[in-house]
Amino acid sequence: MKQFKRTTVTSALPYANGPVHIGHLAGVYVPADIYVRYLRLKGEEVLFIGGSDEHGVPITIKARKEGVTPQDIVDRYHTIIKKSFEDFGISFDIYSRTSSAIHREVASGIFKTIYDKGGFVEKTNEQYYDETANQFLADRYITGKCPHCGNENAYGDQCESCGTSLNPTDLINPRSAISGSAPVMRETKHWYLPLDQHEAWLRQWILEEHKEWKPNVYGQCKSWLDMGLQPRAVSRDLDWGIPVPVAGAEGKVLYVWFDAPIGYISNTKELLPDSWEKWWKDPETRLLHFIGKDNIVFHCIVFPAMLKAEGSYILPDNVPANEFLNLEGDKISTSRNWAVWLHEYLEEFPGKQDVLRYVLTANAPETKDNDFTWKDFQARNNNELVAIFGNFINRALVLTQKYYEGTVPALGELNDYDRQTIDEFVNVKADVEKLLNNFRFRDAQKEAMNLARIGNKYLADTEPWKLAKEDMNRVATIMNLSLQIAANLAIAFEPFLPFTSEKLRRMLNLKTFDWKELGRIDLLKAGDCLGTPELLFEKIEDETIAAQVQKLLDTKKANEVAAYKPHAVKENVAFDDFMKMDIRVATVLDCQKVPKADKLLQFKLNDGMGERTILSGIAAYYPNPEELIGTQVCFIANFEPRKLRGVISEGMILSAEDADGKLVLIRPEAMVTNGVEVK
RNA sequence: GGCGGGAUAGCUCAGAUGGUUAGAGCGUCGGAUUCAUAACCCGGAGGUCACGAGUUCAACUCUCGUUCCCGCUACCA
Repeated sequence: MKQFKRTTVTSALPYANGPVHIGHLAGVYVPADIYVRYLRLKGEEVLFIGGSDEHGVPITIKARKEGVTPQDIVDRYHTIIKKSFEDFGISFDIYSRTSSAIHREVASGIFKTIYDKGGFVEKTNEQYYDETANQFLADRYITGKCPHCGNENAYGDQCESCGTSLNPTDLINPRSAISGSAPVMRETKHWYLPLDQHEAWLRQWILEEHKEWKPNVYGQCKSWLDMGLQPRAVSRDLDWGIPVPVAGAEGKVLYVWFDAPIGYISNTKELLPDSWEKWWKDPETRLLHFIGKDNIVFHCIVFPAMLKAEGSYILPDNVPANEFLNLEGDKISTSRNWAVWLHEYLEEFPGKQDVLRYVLTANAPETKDNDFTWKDFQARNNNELVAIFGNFINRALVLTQKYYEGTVPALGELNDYDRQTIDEFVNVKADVEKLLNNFRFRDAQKEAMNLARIGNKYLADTEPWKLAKEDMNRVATIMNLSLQIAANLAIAFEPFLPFTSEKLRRMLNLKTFDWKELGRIDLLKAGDCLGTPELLFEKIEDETIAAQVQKLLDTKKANEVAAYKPHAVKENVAFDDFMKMDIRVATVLDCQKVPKADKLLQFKLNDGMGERTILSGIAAYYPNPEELIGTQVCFIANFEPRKLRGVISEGMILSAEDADGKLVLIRPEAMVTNGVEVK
């Protein structure tokens, strides 16, 4: 393996439209922080970069909705996020933001360099334009009627009512979210990063030279490379973001995914204006990106392609991506408020940062999605942190207090059992190191925990409380060794549980503190005075857990109620407008699933005039489509035909959408003649 | 639908290059103990390794197919 001089560690930039939750922590920030603390403790040169991602359309939408500026939104969440990371002990060397002046300069510079080298391709295409507000409209800025569910307020990229992904051109009666006027199509020019031109070296670099990447990361990259890479637009027509720094680009900004990863670089430069380059350009620097699985392609393909196109940067050596953490069986969701928010946890569990760190690491989604439950949180605290780790420390300190008034007794002659115990905990260092080097934090922490188990076993087997009546020399040796184990725990747990480690060091009066010393039995000297003993962890009661569970149940209930709220009644229409819709009844002659399409059913209808084919996206709700044959349905007869999956669909079959999104066909109460109109 | 990842004890997870009775933590049951936050220590029970074929002397491990979960992507007139 290549030897590096220093390590640059980045952690995915959280998007500043909401606070940070346990999913972010378990997937990215806790493992990154453990790794960085471990390297620092070893005395290695390491830099840990974080920051808020503050551009992009969702932030402008949120700002508009609240009647504030985008800057207000990002200021609010950047402040919350930064504070909560600090309080939680995520040890960034810098946590900055992409709305900073220096970031604008760095991102522009990188764009300009690539541009000057001819690294972009220009393309012109048509996009909706708001003539009243004089600006092009991002997908999210166009609202209209969802063709799927009829929701009048669907966005150009997605209908939030039915969850459907849309193109702006799909919307019926599109309107500008800015002025309310009807947008028109207009030509606009954008710059594209031609990923296809980078495919060859990416293939060699990832598939041949980085076979050691985690299976999920390697597999996802291979999948993309095998499909063939496409050029990706790097600019948008928007006024929130970094202006495209070339002539003729007025009103255009860098697309948020282009500017965000550059934030790693600009934040480094902000921290180290004079020496930042060695962290990004020296081949002897090891670059690591800690991310969640949703970010794999950006960090393994797109960002490296950008850096390569620029020409002077190093590429990541590894991209340890985690899977997702669920909460009590359901996907974590910011919009559905289904999350444990870090800033709320810090308030509700003061001083318990390490409990959450421990649980999230013990249950980290390293190889597959995992579930966080409050019951598990309580069990791990009470049965592991309190009962094994805390209890051992407490036993060692209480006994020392009792027999030696809080000073470290001298180590006497070692017997075979002592030596056997020492051998066991000396091994812990190598084991933990090996696991951490492979980003296996869950197992590494478990291995560190073994130190406490060894300590508990040592006390149980040697029984110093019995020997105290006959052989105080022996007791001195036992207590000395027990305290050495406690001191080792303080070192071993610093990366995992930094608050606990500090507390323990204070209680032991531990002066020296270095990863190299892990495994030694002379960390404390005879005669050293110990500090004041206190409990390392405290039990978490059932009521506390019940309250958290209740909080989630309340959220769930609130979500259900919200989901059942009928949509607002639409604008009145004239009778004539209604009469334009030609809704009719037909009998289903044939109905089957469209091959290779999950959601589509193909209907053959008798509409009284002949046969008509209509496709409908209701396959999920009618698993036995043949049962529909012979029944009647309502359909729009004068809908413009459209080709779907190679089949011409001549109309739209009407369904009612239930609160849970389920679609139910609309049909006449009694059989009627085919082709009659619905009025 | 395409591609990728996953499916192993009640729960959460380990199990390079196929090879003796499939492991750990927690939970559970039993025992021992009292220095310790009813904690610790010892021991037991618990698995047809998702399902079905195949390759092999031998498969949790390799190949093919099926089912379910997750992500990316297509699709919802």
